[in-house]
Amino acid sequence: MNLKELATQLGLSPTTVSRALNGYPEVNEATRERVMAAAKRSNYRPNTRAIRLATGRALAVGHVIPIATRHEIVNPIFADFIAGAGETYSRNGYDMLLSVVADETEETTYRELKLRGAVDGVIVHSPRREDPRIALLNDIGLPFVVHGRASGSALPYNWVDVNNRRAFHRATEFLLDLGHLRIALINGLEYMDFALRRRSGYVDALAARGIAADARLMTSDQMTEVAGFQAAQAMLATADPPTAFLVASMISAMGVRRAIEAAGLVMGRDVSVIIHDDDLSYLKNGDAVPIFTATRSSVREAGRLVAEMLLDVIATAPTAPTHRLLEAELIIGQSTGPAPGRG
Amino acid sequence: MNLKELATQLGLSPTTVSRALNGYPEVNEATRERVMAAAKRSNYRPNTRAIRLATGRALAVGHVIPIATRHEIVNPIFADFIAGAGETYSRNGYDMLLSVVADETEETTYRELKLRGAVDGVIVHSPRREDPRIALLNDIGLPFVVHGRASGSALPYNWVDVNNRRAFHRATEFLLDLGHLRIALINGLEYMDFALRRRSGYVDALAARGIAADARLMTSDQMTEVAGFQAAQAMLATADPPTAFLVASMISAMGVRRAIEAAGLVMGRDVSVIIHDDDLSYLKNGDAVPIFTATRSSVREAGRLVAEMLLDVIATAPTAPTHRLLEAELIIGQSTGPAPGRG
DNA sequence: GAATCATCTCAAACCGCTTTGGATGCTTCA
DNA sequence: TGAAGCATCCAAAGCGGTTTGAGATGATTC
Repeated sequence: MNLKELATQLGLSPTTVSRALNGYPEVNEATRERVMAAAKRSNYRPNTRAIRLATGRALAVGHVIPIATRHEIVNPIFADFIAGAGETYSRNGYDMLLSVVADETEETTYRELKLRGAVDGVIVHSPRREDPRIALLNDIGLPFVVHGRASGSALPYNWVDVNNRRAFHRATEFLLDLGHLRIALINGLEYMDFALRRRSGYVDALAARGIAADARLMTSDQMTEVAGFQAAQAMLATADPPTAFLVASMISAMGVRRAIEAAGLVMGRDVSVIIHDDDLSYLKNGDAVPIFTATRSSVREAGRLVAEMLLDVIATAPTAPTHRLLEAELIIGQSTGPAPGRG
Repeated sequence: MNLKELATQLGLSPTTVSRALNGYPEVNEATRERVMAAAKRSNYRPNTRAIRLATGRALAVGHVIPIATRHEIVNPIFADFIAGAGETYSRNGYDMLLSVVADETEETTYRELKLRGAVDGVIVHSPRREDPRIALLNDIGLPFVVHGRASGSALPYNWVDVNNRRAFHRATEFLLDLGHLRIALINGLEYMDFALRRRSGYVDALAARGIAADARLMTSDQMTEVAGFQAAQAMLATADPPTAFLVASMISAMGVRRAIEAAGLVMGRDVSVIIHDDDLSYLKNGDAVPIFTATRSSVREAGRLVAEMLLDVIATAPTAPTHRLLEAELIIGQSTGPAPGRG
């Protein structure tokens, strides 16, 4: 069932039927209702391919997911982020196009998406410091919103980000208030922008209390259970071990907890831990009482917001860039307590 | 730059240029090379929208991700599965279309995808027993491949699945061989087909040694850390606690481990644990020596295979359905040991 | 009663590609 | 020598919508 059939069946021209269905004013209300009814009755759905060609719009948004070829890790927050964004697209009649590509072919992927006219805009994931994608997308003229920020970028751009700096600043202060003096940072990879900001929040909070950051208490690695375990184990084995850990993710923290327990210590009593909790649906931080004290910000909600911003950018093509800074909440769980000897 | 421009620029008709680029035989080799060169020079990419309309093919595959409205959990294996499938699509010039929908609107989503002509086929995720989607997709004539199986389905269908039954049968036998008699099953939700098969493997292996399954040692729930913790904690608190756990996922198992340690026991010594390991990129089961003894099967590889099968089905429209059964390997880690008192 | 106008509808062009059904010129073979 | 065959190329008709520009109709105004 296509427009033409529907039109002849109604004794109308395709033009009128099209206009009736798309809410144009120059069609009689009675006619419109007749058309609407017939469309519903015969279960008519306009062919997306035809609409796209005719209007020149893709009615689709691209998410390019680069997979680092060195360490083939998909970001664990990805599923929830996509779920959030997907809701927004569904509600607005947009399709979500996913491209999973090796990171060295990422640039050509964006260019092709544009040349082929496959999408109206894209979401930029996991921005790095001075991320080259910002200049690239500006250059090829593809609307985009960044999930996160890219410090040092010369050009303005749209973004939605968590205030990672403040979150880790607050978390560090919280540990300092509990009397911890040797606080370790188990950070994500520090070419990632969010990791840089978190470190700066941590370092600054220490500095504000006159404590110099100790390089031996800072690691930066993939946010996996194993990496968290190894980093924490190594630190706990030193002569002057940390009494608290600031950990970049729930998954890393599971490794940290394993190391703490392997060392015969008790988390929350001997060693405190604060994590950043992305509020992943499949990895909740406990229920009534959180397992980990955490800075929390829902990545799914971020997905929704990023998608909404992009659709808005596509629709209105604003000249000035839009920003949205989300604050993480600090929630108290069972993994923190006073520094040993201060109880 | 479109076909017509390129054609006039070359002094050829659009027909010839199209044929030259698409490898049709009725064009002079010299002409073809000239066209190819010009296309590359002017960075020509055919407009996907136009190709789609002209050929009637969507050149896209749909993944419909239902989000259960009761418990809004995205499947943690999803990211890796998508990554695997995405690689296949990229290699073959297909787009991947993701629809995140509330599960009660799943049926209409499939219907719309078909009516709108948005995809050439779909992947069915997380099949349940007698999954209605199989009849539905047959009915609306949308090619599909199921990741998993749907026991009790009257109709034949294409699938790629892990031999869950055998995996859990072997794992149970392995624990029995170690002298464990009270083996608990922390299963996924048992309206999911994979969970049913796992339980049947477990129950049958026990029965083969003359052990009747004990309902108090079997739970079926969402595969989250918290659910794993609660289930294990409750069982360990009984008068006749299990000495071993068979756990459906890495994430559940982290909760089980937490419960074991909270009970003052040591995993691998006092209590054994075997998990099913989907080999998620962001949640590796240790490195050289696995943390958990596990039945392992890469879900990313499964994603690749499912996607390949679907593209094949789309291309060749075979009459008989295709199947692919993957065997999980049993890998020995640090979480299993002889039953206490049998050391 | 003619001119004006608003309202409703339609024919046809267009989006950018594929594909059918020739057309053309050249070679081959009886 | 003429018909058949072959290698190349092209014009034009789709694909299924949207959109422009114009026509028909009936009501309103003067």
